[in-house]
Amino acid sequence: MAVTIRDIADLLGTSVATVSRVLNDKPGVAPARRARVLQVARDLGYSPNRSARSLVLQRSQFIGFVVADLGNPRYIDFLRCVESIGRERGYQVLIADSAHDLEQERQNLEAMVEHRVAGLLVFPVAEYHRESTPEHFLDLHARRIPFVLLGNVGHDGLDAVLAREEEVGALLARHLLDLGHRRLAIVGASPGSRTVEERCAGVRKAVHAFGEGAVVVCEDAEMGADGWRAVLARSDRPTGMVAINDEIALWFLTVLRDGGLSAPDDISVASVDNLSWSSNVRPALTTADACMEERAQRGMEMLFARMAAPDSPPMREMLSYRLIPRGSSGPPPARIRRYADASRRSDRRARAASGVETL
Amino acid sequence: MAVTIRDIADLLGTSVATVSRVLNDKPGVAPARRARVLQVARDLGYSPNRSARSLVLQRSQFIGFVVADLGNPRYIDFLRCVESIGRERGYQVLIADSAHDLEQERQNLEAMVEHRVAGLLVFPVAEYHRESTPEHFLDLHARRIPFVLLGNVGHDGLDAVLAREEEVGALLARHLLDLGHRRLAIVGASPGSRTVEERCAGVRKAVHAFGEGAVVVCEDAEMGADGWRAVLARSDRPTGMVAINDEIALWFLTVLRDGGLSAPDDISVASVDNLSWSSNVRPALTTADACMEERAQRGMEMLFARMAAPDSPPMREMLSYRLIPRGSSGPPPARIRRYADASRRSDRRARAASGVETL
DNA sequence: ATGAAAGCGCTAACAA
DNA sequence: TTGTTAGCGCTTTCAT
Repeated sequence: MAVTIRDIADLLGTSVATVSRVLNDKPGVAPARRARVLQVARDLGYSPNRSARSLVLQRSQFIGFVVADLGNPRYIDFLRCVESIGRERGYQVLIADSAHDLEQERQNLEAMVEHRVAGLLVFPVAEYHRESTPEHFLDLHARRIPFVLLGNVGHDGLDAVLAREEEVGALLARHLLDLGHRRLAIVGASPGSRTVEERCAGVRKAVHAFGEGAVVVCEDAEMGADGWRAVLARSDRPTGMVAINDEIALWFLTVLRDGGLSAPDDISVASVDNLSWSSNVRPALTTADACMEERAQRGMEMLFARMAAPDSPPMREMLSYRLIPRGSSGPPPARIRRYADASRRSDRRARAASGVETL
Repeated sequence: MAVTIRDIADLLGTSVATVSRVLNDKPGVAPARRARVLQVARDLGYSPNRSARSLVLQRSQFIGFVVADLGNPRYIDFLRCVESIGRERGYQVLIADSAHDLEQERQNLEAMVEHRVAGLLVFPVAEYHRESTPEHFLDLHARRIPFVLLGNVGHDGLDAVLAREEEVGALLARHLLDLGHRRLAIVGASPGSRTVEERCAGVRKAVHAFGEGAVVVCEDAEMGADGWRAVLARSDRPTGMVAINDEIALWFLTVLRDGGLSAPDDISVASVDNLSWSSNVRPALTTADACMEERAQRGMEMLFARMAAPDSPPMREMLSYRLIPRGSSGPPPARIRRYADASRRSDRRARAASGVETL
């Protein structure tokens, strides 16, 4: 069907070897011939077949990227950087979504192996659950496929670029404590996630280390809006909230607002991610930047290092989050205002809730 | 290096043909043999080489996805669906970012061809500029590569799943007009983008068709926050705003708020995209859902149809946006309140602006 | 400087 | 039911 080097060779009455040499900029071809080969290749609309090339060279030009959750906006900058860095080096990015499913992750990795990717970047499903590093990563390692684990779940002997999740919890808690808050709480701490657990642990530790009567009032996750309304209605409610991520923070701000409270006047909120909109909401979110571009950069560097030196010792890098103080956090209020039960304002809420699934 | 069917065959003293048959679930192998082949394949950790397979079968299992701008969150749901639908059918997704660069787009398409993708989905760069369909798409068509154009720039003879950009402009304008607004404006209409131009045209047409003194006061894009502050300071300012997308709407709401105005009490805002956070900001954004999942679904269906019938006539589908009325739009105010010049509140703004590039 | 030929791992037509 | 064999398009030795 498509044009092959054979076609070019035949048309010129030369051999495929010569054509191949020209197309790969290899020496040993007379300039005149070279020019004619190039010309014919262009005329015929020749496009090299990468499958054939990969097959004979025993290596592909693919970088695989396997994400636990493609729907999560936090990975988009990472993906963009991977694509961009990969492109510079002549690689194509193969993408696969594990959709929080361990078995699907295994299948994704298997598919990547079948495509003989040159290297793999993985945000494992494990960090969303309590599982430890699943066996399929050990398999991958045993098969000597270059890959780098991302996220927060490392493993002895495996390359990884990890983020300090516990540290970010402490960072945010400390930020609130320094502002004068003593009663903190965590919102959105859905159980079973390692990332979440580590962030929570960080908050607890920072509060404990601080002393001076500082307490974590509440870190229940599943209670939802009604649960939080009940908490907010109490006079001894927390004044500083660590939200597990920006989206939760945004949601919590609506719960506050619907009850007539606001941040940072009544309650301070700090979260994690620094998604693109977080600076444009009001109050602008105090948050911790995940530095996804940097993580992508490091991840790719590590991957290429591994690809270049399959036998070098395991690499690990730990990256910190960066605090971005904005308007949603401030000193605690002098006076605890009453939280007006949101159910009385049901007209407004009903409207807000209507017509859209993503609410 | 890796295990091949030859290894399996040799170990069992059988032929590669038999092994291939078993591995592809082809009939004509004795059950006992079949079982032993499978067993050995597993024991040896055999992983089929897709490059070899593609080469001999003359078709790959790749779907290529080329996006004008991977950084834009509006494409993420689309990507997720493509990946998911592709997976169901046994395809891997190859991704490439054109970064708004026409030449990069051309290179991306070329790379996809070199990988002999079974089919291609493309959000062209063109829709962000005024260019018409670039030649590389005609090339692609001439080479008989199955591909589907997405976005809003179609072309005779090329398959496409397009969104009615003009219609969405009209939809939003009409929404505001029906609420009673007569002085409308467009915010964020960066010039040179076809998508933007079409949306603007839609707004203008709807306003014109409505009559009754309705006018589009302003649709200048580049004036930025200061420009808008000047507009908002006028007593004859617009009361209904069509924002070119959710992010612009969010930004505009901050401009309003920083001047002491609010939506929908003083000014109504309606936008396009329905990004995930748009229902959780306050006021929740009235917006038009791009129905990315549906577009992905249609796009993939069309692509598979094209792959199955390369000679069938060109296909085109037009999808509408869906209005999602939320809190940011309401009736026009009875009284025009004064816009307090934001420069007097510089402390707040300075804080919001500090420390982050993404602002 | 050039070409003939082997072979990467796989599938499928053909033979047995 | 099984095996032999000829490629798929390409790179690369080894002759010439």
